[in-house]
Amino acid sequence: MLKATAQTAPGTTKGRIVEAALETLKREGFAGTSARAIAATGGFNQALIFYHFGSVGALLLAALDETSARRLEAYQAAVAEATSLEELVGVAGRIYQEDLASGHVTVLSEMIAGSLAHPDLGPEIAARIEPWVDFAEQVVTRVLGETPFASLLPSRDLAYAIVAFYLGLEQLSHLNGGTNRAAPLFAAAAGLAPLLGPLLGTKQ
Amino acid sequence: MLKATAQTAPGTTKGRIVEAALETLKREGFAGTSARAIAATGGFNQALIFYHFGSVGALLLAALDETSARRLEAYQAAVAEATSLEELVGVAGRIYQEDLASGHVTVLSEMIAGSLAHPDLGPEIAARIEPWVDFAEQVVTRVLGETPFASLLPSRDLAYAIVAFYLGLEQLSHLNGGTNRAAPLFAAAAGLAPLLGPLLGTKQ
Amino acid sequence: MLKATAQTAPGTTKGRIVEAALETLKREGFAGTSARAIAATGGFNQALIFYHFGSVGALLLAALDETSARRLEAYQAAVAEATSLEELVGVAGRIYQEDLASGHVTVLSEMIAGSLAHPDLGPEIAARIEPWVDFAEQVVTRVLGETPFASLLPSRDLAYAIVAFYLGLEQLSHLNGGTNRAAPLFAAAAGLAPLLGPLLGTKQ
Amino acid sequence: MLKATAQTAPGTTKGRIVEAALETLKREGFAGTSARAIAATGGFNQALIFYHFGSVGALLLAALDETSARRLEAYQAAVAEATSLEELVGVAGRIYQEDLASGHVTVLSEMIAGSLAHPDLGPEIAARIEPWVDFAEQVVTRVLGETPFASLLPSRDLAYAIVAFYLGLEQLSHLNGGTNRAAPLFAAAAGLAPLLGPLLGTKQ
DNA sequence: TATGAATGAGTTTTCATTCAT
DNA sequence: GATGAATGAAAACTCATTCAT
Repeated sequence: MLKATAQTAPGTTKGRIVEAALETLKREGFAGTSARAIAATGGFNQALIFYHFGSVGALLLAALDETSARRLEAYQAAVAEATSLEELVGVAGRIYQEDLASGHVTVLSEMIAGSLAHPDLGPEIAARIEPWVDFAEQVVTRVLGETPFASLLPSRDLAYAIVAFYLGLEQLSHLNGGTNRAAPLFAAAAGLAPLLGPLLGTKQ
Repeated sequence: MLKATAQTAPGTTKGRIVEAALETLKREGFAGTSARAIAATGGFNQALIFYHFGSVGALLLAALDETSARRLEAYQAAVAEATSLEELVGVAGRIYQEDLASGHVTVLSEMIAGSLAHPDLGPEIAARIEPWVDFAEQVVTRVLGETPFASLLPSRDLAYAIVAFYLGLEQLSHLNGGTNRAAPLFAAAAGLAPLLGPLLGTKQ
Repeated sequence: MLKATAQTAPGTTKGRIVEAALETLKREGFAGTSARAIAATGGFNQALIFYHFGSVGALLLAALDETSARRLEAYQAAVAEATSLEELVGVAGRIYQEDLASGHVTVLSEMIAGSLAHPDLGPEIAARIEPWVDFAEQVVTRVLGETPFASLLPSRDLAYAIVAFYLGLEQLSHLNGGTNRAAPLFAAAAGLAPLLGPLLGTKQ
Repeated sequence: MLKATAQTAPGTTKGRIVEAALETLKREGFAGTSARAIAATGGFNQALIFYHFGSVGALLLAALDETSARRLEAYQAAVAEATSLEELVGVAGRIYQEDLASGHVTVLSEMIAGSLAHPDLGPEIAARIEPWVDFAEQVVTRVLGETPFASLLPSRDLAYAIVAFYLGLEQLSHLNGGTNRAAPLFAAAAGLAPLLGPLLGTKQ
């Protein structure tokens, strides 16, 4: 089982700083998340960031840890109940909406983009994405594990593709402001699932 | 027909500036692409950027125009020859590798991420992505247009999903350094296509 | 007799702090000796400095007291045995090497330099240098006291010159890294002494 | 002949910045010479320092170049006329007072002290002191060159000692505020010179 | 005694942009 | 067209110091 523990105790100062960092990342993006901006969001002194985390980069990683842990937990709980492909697609759609609202994927996506300018963040972020691919792989294996399809598209590759798809969806979602262009997609996929399932040979 | 004209004549000063902006975006990312960094890359005076483009943001949009136009042209040419689903997947994979090497998707992805911090860029970038969805839709329509599948998943939605997938793949590719985790994906898809085609009812 | 008592009992917390301050001054210089740096060197909490000494400046003065007391003691012991000018020069050279190694003159020199930026330190440091001029004067008086030379160059002035020379040698020594450019100087002086002694009319 | 050219044209902006840096170094010392302090002294924008010199450290080195060039010129002119040992000591005393007033040695001494905290400055400063040792050596050679004394104390070593002595005198001078404790020293030396000259066998 | 947390003012340096030439 | 100089604001981070516990 995947471990998904919140890294930073809420209520503590560190917790408040992490929360402010997350909020700022979602609202202002990586390039707008300066120490000053985070401190303004959280209503505390800039120097506290360096006292507690040493650098802005380290804080951002802690924030990524936090949101990752929270979302992974939610995903695991939600997916646990889905058995058929149909249910799974429904859950995926619902959870994606939650993600969008919570801003989790935004944080992830912004930090990936920012890692180009701050190369030392790269490997750290990569390590924090791996659990997501692991998770997706588990689900994929559970649903498609024994079908003939599995031998054609390795579950690890499919998992990677799913994570990529989520990331991309999120990036596009920002551009279209309020309009939710992903919703009809999930709806269509939900309609497709009952047809696809038998084709792939999943259990009903 | 999609319009895809290069915005900036190569060889001119504006052309050199756009080229330097593209190169800097690919190498340093959005957060690292300052006027100074661009000027250093291209070996010209910072002030030239403002003289010719008015602001850094405007230059970045011009750079996005440029790379978009170039890549769209390449895509159109490559896809024109592909008729079967199988060929199409092969082309897609080949072109994705080209994209990765050329850095086009990087530029796009970095600018989307940066648009959170610079909200005025948002709509401009959105407008520049629309042609890509249009293009994907055309291809999708051509291949799946008359199949029963088309009524289940609207081509516009599928096109949107494809663009999202490309974006997400690109983001992930940066994190894994040299390792090309997308290649096996396209390979598997290529293997799948001959089986999927008949199922969907595409023409051979 | 010159008073030279160690100000801070070793082993106590105050002693540990003073030790850390000395070490930091030698390694990082005045500009690098912050409360944080001292605490890091000694492995204790920054706030302890203010609890025990009130301010960084006061700690630095205590550190100067400490090293001064120690070195003065060593000088007095070493010089006590030297009677002829020749022996004296030999002792001076040996002790200078010790000083260099112990870092005492570094501490003194750095604090004098720092006193420009922190004017309140000035008089305090001046008072702590006076014993050194006193000491040099005693030695000078003992060796040259009854010679005709003494009436031409007052012993106080000569003592002042000697201290200045030591300070200056130390400053230069830092610049030339490992190379010990003072050693040949003392060697030459040692060769000169037997010739100079009779000229000055010192006792053999 | 030693080359001693002013590095920075006066009147230009670079010249004004260098001047402000020198003034700040003399008044506030190394630890007090921040970009902000220099800009305040000169009445210009902090950013100009980085535009013209790249870093505070580089500016300080340029300032050291400037004052070194100026003082070396003055020294060469003054010493050129002195032939006897007596005259030389008189000139040395007069010029030292000038140095003290001009603050040249202060700048040098502060930068040496500061080089402990900023190790990259060390070799640069060392290189800028070498001309002074060269100069002192020339003078020493000229006056003592053919005396038997020269074989006992190599002129290079003596030159090094003289530079050290100047540096040390300057450091001490700051501590005693207004009191000029070096003046009587030079006066006594001037009295000694006519007696020492013949002993050493210099030309009258 | 000792410490972790907190802060306001400071540090060096870079930002996008303007302007006179 | 092009450039070197200039600037106010902002970047990340450190400073000495205080305070509650």
